[in-house]
Amino acid sequence: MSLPGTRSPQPRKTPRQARSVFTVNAVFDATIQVLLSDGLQRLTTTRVADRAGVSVGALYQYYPNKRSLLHAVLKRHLDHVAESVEQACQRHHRQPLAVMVERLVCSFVDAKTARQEESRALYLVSADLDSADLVGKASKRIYSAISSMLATASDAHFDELPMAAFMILSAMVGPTRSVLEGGAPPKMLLREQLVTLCDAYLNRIAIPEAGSDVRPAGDASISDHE
Amino acid sequence: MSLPGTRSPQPRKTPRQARSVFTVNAVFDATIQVLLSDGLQRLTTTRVADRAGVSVGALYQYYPNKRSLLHAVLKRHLDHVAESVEQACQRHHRQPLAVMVERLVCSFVDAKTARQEESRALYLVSADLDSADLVGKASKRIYSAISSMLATASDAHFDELPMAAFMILSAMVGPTRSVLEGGAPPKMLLREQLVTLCDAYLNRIAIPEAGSDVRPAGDASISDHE
Amino acid sequence: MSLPGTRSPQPRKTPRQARSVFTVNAVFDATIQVLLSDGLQRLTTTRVADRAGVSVGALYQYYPNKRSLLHAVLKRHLDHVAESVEQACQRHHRQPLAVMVERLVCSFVDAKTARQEESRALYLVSADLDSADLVGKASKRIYSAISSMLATASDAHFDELPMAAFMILSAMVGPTRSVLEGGAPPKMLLREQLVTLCDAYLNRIAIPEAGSDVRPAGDASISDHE
Amino acid sequence: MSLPGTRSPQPRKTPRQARSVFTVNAVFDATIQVLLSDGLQRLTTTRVADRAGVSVGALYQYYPNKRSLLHAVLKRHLDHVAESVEQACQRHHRQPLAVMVERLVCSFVDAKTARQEESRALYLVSADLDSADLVGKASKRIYSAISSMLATASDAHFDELPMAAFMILSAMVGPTRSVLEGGAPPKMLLREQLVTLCDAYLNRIAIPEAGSDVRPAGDASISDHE
DNA sequence: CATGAATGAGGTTTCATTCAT
DNA sequence: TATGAATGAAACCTCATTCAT
Repeated sequence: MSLPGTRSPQPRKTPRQARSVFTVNAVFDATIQVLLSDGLQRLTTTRVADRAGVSVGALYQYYPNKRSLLHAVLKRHLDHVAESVEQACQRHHRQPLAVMVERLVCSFVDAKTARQEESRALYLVSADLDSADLVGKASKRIYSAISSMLATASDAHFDELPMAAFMILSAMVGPTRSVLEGGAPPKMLLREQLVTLCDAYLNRIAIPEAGSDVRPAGDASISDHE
Repeated sequence: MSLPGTRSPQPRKTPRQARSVFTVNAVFDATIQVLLSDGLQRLTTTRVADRAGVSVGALYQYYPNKRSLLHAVLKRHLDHVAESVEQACQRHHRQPLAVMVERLVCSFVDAKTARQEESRALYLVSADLDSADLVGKASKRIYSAISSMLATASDAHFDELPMAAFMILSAMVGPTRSVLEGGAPPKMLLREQLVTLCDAYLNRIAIPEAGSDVRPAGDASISDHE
Repeated sequence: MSLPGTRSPQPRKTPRQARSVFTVNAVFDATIQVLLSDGLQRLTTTRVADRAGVSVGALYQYYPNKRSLLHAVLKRHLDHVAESVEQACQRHHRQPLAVMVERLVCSFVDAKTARQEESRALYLVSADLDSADLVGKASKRIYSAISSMLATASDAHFDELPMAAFMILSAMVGPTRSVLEGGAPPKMLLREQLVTLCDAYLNRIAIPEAGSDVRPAGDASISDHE
Repeated sequence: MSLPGTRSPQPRKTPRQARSVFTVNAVFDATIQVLLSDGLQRLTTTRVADRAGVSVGALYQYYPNKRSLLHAVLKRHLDHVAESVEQACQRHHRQPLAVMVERLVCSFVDAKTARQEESRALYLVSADLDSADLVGKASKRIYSAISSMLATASDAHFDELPMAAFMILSAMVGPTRSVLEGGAPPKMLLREQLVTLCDAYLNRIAIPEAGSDVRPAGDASISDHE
């Protein structure tokens, strides 16, 4: 999972006492805050510990080194997002394409924006070479879920499922990131636009199912499923 | 352009002599290589100088500090991409939408993949908070160019141009990055897929121009313009 | 040579400039001084650098880590001693036993007492598990030299050469160390006593050579060869 | 006994209860084990406590600090050895030299090899400057005992008793340590060789007692007294 | 009393930057 | 100008010791 010869990025121990839980959480939150205010390059274990109100030593009780701390924070975030999307996908097997798209987009965007700051902070971490496999695994997990869902669409099927899933996911990632990082134009409605984007794309590449009626997703208003 | 209180990230002098040019180029290339092999966290000025075959002192002749080096390398890359896209956009004002999309995608993807390694390396740098405004500016430049172009489409017009441009750009960025970072499924054709994605999206949101014929872009084969 | 997985204990680079030579020597000497005044446990790289009048950074230019510094200091000492003894042994092949013993003892004791402080300091280092192989190698080197010499004695030969050599060496080591560490009774003459000890032992285990006259070494006064 | 300004290296309390005894012993053994497996530099109180199966807190109930723990472990070992040798010496006053030597060597070697691992482990501790006086005292104790014994030899007497005692002791120490640390040649019989060494030396420096018969100790086979 | 989480001084090491040569 | 040794602030991490539970 990590480069050979480097120390384990796994957390050192699981907290048993109440005090421990406090420490672990405080460190987690402080990591996000320091990332946002100082950036990855200026994130130091001391600064994180200070911000968390604990000693460096306490931090090192739970994370054997800096990498493992960042690893853990990133992993939790990616797992959360991946899980949200997976569940949404599983819940909408055998639905029409339009429904699938709309639910997928919402689950993804909601997971990202619910913890907006966390998301922003972790873009900084995920860029690092060391995080590549963590990000890679989460991506794979998500686009497997999308693939499985699309395979059961009631009104369409696809020649190149993995590619379609990959495109949908990575096409959602781009605009979402831009919005979170503050580069979007005013009064832009991310969810709406992503639904349009994905739906348009999938309809273009879908092979319509015999006897079913594939029409523009615009008709399926987002509010129908909110 | 940079944070107040920090020294200028501008190169210290512009090379006029042959040796200088050599040094600057060697340093540029070395920076990319070190980023790819060691990551941003392990990039040190000494390592870059070593890889470039020059002394640290020489490196500091051209860049007053590490930030300015990374800044310069990133800027060159972003400028190159922005310029490519801008030119493509300018060259295709007043064309049909399908042509615009296809040319836009190619210019962007070509710029990114022509220097594939450079692109990959600089994803590491661009994540840094320090680079936010550089990236922001390049993005703005690009989506202004896209906006201007789309405004002149011979066969469509748009209600929300800035948003459309933003979506097109960020939707291209996501899959391109994933492909460059190696997470794409095999036999995936990036250009083709991006054209499909953008064209489908734009056609969905476009208001057809009276008397013009908006049809799927698939008809305008990519090879027509290669 | 060292435990697997640990970083090389080899010096990082060989000094080329005059300044470098100064630094390296200063660090060497400072290491001995700090060992003597503070002990191994309180020897820190910072303290060594301070005592040497250079910066920590300079120290780390020549030794990649603390271990390699101690390793180098110990190695130089052991090599010096081993070489002295080896040369003495080689120079006295084919001599009578009494001469051999006397020359061997002198070479060993002289090497140790010429750099008395260094010797004392390095007893602290050589105890460490990490130094075991360094010490082991030097010992082997020395008792090979002793073996070879004893094998050519003009007036005796031995059944168990390796054992004899081992006993002679380790029997010299004990009293020498005690004397250097200050535990010896006053007016003790180390050289004289060691000669007596070794000569008595060897004569006891030697098989007298036909036609030669093995008599107590006491007759061969030390001053004859001084 | 200890350096001024440092806290007492004496154990904090003497264990009276069964649990206490268990803890203290477990800690003692664990200390030896950690020394052997990790070395002195990597011996930490936590590691010792873990190995002993007790909490750090419990360890600090019995030893106010790390030094006092090492001090206690070393002291116990040295006391044990010193006592063995003292008793052997006292038991053999007024015997012939050969008997004295043989009994002395056996008592020393047996004490050292009975707890071979402990001996090896404590060579690491005894090197430390902090332990110098502990080692010094034990040595003095032993060579006083040897002196006293030698003074009563039935068949010899000595001009420089303290020196003779010092030489005998330190000459035993060298080979014994080498053997324990694994540098001895195969099939070497330590006891036998040390008897030969010491006996040869003492006979060389002894002034024969009028009317007594000083002959080589080799005649007094070791097995006579085993 | 025992536990083990927390503390934080202090150790090791790195690396951006300077400056004598 | 180019070099690369030197600098030293600052990063990472450890571990002896304490103390709330």
